[in-house]
Amino acid sequence: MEKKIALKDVARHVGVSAALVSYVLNGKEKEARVSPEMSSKIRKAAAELNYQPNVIAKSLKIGKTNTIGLIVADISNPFFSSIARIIEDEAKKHGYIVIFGSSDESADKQQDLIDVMLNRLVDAFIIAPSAGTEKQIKELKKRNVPVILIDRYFPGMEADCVHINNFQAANKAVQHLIKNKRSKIAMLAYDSQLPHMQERKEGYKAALKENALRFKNSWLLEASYQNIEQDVAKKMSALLQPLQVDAFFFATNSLAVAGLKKINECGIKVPEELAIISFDESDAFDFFYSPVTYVSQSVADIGKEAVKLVVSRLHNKTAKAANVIVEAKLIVRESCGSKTKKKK
Amino acid sequence: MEKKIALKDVARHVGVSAALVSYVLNGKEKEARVSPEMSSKIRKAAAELNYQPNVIAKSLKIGKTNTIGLIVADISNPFFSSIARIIEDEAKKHGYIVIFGSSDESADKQQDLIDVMLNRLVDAFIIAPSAGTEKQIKELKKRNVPVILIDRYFPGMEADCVHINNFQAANKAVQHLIKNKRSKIAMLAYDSQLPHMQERKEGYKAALKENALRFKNSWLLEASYQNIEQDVAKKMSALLQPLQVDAFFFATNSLAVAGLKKINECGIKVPEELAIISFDESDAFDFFYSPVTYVSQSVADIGKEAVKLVVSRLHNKTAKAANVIVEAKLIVRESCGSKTKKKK
DNA sequence: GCAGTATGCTTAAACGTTTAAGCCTAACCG
DNA sequence: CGGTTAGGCTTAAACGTTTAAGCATACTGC
Repeated sequence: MEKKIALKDVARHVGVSAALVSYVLNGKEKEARVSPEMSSKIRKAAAELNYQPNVIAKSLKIGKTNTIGLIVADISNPFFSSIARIIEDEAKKHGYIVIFGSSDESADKQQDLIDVMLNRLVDAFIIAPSAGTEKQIKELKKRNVPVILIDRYFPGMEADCVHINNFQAANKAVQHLIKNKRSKIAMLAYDSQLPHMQERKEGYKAALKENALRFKNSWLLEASYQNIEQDVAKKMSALLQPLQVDAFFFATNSLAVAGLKKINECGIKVPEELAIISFDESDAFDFFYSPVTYVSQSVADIGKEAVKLVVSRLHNKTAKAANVIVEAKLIVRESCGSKTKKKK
Repeated sequence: MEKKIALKDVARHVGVSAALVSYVLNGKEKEARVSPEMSSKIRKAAAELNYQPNVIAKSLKIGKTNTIGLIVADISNPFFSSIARIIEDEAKKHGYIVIFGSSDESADKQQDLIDVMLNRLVDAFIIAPSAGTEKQIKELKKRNVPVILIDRYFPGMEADCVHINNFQAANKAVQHLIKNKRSKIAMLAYDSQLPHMQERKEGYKAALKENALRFKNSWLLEASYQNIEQDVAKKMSALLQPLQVDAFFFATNSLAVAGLKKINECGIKVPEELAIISFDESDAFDFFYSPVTYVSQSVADIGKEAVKLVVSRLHNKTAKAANVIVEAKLIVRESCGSKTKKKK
């Protein structure tokens, strides 16, 4: 029907060249020495004709798409979708739109996503990298495409990243359990080699050590990301039937959700028989009969800082790699048997 | 550093024209009568040089971007992020990538998102439309850009959509409460004029009528989407303090989450004092001390059907508008005081 | 031996922008 | 008054593809 209006259409309408219209509509009338009268004439015509620029053509010409590629493990995980929402809003403020992809913690899928997005000329990436993808990130940096790592990171790599201090946060969590008179503390983590996961484990071990509690290998459970539900159930039953520990530390919200289900099934009472503490947030934590104490990462901060870094990278290619540490807060509820009474 | 390899680079490398390379790499060697030897030579060269097509340039030429625009109320809502994940996977199978945006139930924001995405030449939209956006959808249809509505829809509008039968699902939910001996049934809905919400209310009213229960206006609460937490608390306290009803029907998961918090605060026992039933899913429902009975919409089905419709639209512009109804299942737990014992 | 058809490739325009370079006129200045 | 400068516009190439049209040459069949 109504053909799309192009630059030359409004140019013809006004009786000038397309170039002039381009200058005006891009606010370059000063540099291009366009007369004020012509400027307003062009603007009016553009408005009248409802001219909408073809962003694709512009992108081809200038080699930028004003698009950010966001790659996370799984967009349906509330932790990541919350971050995605923040990133969406912050990016929009700077004129960027975001395309997303879920890697399922697979290096291959992540590479595919990167390739697809690169071919679409995304201007920058925000990635929560899967294990074993250092080379992918390095390659991007070599090609000079800005990439910001979130949630995870690679020690020794010169890369922008925003994350919490995982060692310290995990340590604090376990210390909290110990302060609440727990001594037989198990941990459920992912069997991932990613540093953030390793550091959570190290934080756990260190807290035990600092309190002269022996670390038992069999109490550090490691579940695989694929069919987590079954794996968690299997691994946990060794410690729950019969109950051999008095506390459980979950390394992520999805592990906690799976773990709590198993705990419920076994009819174990929280916190009387078993104290619970977890990383991340979840609606489920609020509604567990004994509201779950957790280490909260501010998704708002992570998202905002990530976009801030992206934008500054995009405008200043040479800046040194930034390493933004966002704060992790311990949110104390009832699941550790703490004396703090339930308060609104 | 290493300049990006373009079509003409591999052409020069082989000693042929760029056109030939294009034909081969697009699998059009038959139509273009390219010799098998040349074909393989070109392919080999492309692989050697690691040629990556510039999708933007291609898009400009052919007027398609292989991109789907997804607009929902809020990507951080698990209901929508789950759908987003399905759509991502299904779209990828067909070579599409998805860009997303959150409308916050605002017609203006939705229009902005549509404009931005249109300027980027998305091939099609999947939209959970905000209230009052019929015109926006109609405009898209007039412009011949494929739109699939999900979750919500506009009666009388000739548009592809996939959703549940809201009237029937709501009716079934309330009937379930009545079967469980509840007679003073309140409902918490959004104050939205969107048909899907209206029909949930109608289903509620009809169920009351069919069972000779009088509908009380003051028992149908309507909260606003903005700062839902406070509004829900305010509206509900009228019915909870003191307790005037024996059952609550929540029209969405976010309403339920807010409502359950309020109910907990008031110290009301579920299901003894108050039965609970909700729409949608939530991790929270599993972990409420009395696991919540809910009407489950299959996000997998919604996502899959939506992409299926998109793809068929994209290949057959003239097909009649399809109206896909996905099934809603009542998942019975304990929050209605039903006799079914807790089972895995 | 020649029209007709296959075969194998090239040319060039087009998609809708951006932007450096150029062209013309008028104003300025010593 | 002639040379410079400023002002206001246009031209045209370029971004990296796709694809219709064209041009050789070689192979048919009669």
